[in-house]
Amino acid sequence: MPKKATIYDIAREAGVSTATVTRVVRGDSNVRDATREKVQRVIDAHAYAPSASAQHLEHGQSKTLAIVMPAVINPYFTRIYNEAYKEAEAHGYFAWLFQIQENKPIPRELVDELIRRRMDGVIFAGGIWSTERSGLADALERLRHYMPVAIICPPTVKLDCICIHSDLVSCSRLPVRHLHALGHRRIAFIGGSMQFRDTSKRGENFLEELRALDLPDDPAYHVDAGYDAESGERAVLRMLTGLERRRWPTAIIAFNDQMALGAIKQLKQMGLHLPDDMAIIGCDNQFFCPYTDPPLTSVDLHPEEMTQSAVRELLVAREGNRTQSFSMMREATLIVRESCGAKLGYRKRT
Amino acid sequence: MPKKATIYDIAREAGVSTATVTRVVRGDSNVRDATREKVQRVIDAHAYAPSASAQHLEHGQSKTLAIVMPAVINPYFTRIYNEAYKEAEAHGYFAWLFQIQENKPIPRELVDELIRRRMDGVIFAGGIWSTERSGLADALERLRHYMPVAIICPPTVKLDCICIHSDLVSCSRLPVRHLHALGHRRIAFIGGSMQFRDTSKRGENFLEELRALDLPDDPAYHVDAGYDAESGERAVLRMLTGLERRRWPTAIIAFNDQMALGAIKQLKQMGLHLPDDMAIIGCDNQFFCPYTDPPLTSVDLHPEEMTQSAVRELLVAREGNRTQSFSMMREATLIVRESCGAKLGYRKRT
DNA sequence: GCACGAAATGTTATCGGTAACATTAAAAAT
DNA sequence: ATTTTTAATGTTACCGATAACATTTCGTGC
Repeated sequence: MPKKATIYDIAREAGVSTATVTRVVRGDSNVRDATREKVQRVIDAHAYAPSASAQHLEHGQSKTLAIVMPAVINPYFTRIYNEAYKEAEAHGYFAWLFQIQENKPIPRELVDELIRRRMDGVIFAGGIWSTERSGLADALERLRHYMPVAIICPPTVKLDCICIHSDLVSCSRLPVRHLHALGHRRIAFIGGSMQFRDTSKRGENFLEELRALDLPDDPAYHVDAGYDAESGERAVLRMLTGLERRRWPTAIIAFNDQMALGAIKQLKQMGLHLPDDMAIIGCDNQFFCPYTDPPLTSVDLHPEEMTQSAVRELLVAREGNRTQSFSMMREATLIVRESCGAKLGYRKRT
Repeated sequence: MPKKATIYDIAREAGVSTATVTRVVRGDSNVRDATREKVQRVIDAHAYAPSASAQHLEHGQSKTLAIVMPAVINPYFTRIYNEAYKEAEAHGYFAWLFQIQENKPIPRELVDELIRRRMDGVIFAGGIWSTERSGLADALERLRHYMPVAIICPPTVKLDCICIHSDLVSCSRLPVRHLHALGHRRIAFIGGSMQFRDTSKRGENFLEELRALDLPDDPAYHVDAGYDAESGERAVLRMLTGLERRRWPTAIIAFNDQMALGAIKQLKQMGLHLPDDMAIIGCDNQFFCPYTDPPLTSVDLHPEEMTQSAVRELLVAREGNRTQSFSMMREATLIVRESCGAKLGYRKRT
């Protein structure tokens, strides 16, 4: 690597002071045209741009927001990241993605790194954050000394920061009511691991909705599982092989679309015809939903909107000194496709 | 926000000099236990960690690698990013993702931002980089003054930097030969937009492979399209409606798995039975491939391995002053699933 | 009790850039 | 031509952290 040019190099080579170089870089008007051109030529020759670190030191702003999430391999998180990046950019900030392991506590080293880099704000996203095990509260306590924090996740523990979450009630109510209206009575749920509060919360909400409609809340209709497609396969296999055929559910609600993907595969493998023999609803409305066979009905949590709010509130908290915590909830939406037979008309089921 | 504690604040509050604080932070042994504890208490109380920007200024290293890619919404790029993040971390660096628009030139502002932030290296990934229109050569010329650059993309223009790419020949040869061996003779290709060199290169390679096997290279079997699932749908519709039924291909190779997803949907909609009436092969071996119906045979380009090499070579270039350019090619692999009927045995087709 | 070496701690220049302030050069007014 | 005003440019302290170097404190031996 060649020696990286600094403002001193540019100043020396152009025969001016560093102040003049700064003026040229920032487009200050009080510079003679001849001088400006002379300096600009040297700048161009070295592709010089002022060091962000030095500016940070001077101004106390890194102009950077951190997004902390489980690996972006999951399309739900991809959507959050994309929106955060766009929204940050719109406000003159850059978004920096930090990945953590799902179901593991937030590493202390990561928190320190965020402080070291003097982020202007952090967004934590993901279902697991609400658990005590994640250590989110501790992380928050440390980060609070240096930057505002927003979390996009269900509110199981009351935390003193910007809290944005989707409405878990509508998230369960929408698919259950939809299936009920189509005549389904035995509705099952294959969900994320129960050891985590928020996901079990989804399970609880689901049960409540069933009871509200006087539908059977048989524990056999609720299988605990992971989060990926393979978990969906396994969950379906486990549930159906554990039940006499006449007690099989007529509809399955999956924790997310990946699981639905696996469920669909497994159901077909067992010789069922979809959606006639079994209806399915996923969650997250991922890009592949229109392309499953049958196309997958899914709940959209509107991660983009939540993220947009998170970024904005973070910046508000930075500027003004908002001390009181902020909370916002976004209703979910059901995107109806063919996987429940909705478009094929109503059919009475027992 | 409370005032962010600096090393001076810690030093004052602990009643020591900044040098001692640094020693405690870095675990230097020449500190009395009593002093260490006293300082550590103050550090803990403020969650203090030394500013990375100040350290950067002092040491001249940002310990950061930039990954520049089209929006990470595409799973292929997700895989690259994930691997870059992991590999960078393993070397004590952090990876920072910067997104750009597909098919648009690299924004000048982005290049300047990378220079401003004094990245220790940049990786450009994506099919489009090889085109003259992307302005990659210009960006490279500017970045070169401050950091080493690696590109993960097909080599259409010879660039003086670390170049890593998948073997486009095997990428076309594998699916064509596989289909040929299964008895297919009329093989079609639905591909990314021809205006970009590298993707058209895929098309050219495809034609060469057909000719090498004495198969018809009818232009009607080659439809230009976008990159997403919807493009796949449209491409299939356009191709088949433009051909008499008896001239329909018996197999389709798609530019990527998303397109294959769309193609499958469209083919089913047209009443075809897969894989009997039409075989399909995608590219990228994305997570949903095992879950399409039928499960999708796909070409894996091994983006993880390429990324790993990119990160490593970047760091080598940083340490030693490697001046000559580096080039590496990775063979592709065909992941056989049911979408060509491969597992259903050989069937003669005319 | 003093000298000496080692251990502990402090002082300061530096990294790259900025902005307030100081100075010089040029243009305008007398 | 000289003063006044304004425009152009330079000087310098500072941001936070570090490391080389300087200094102080301590423990040990005599």
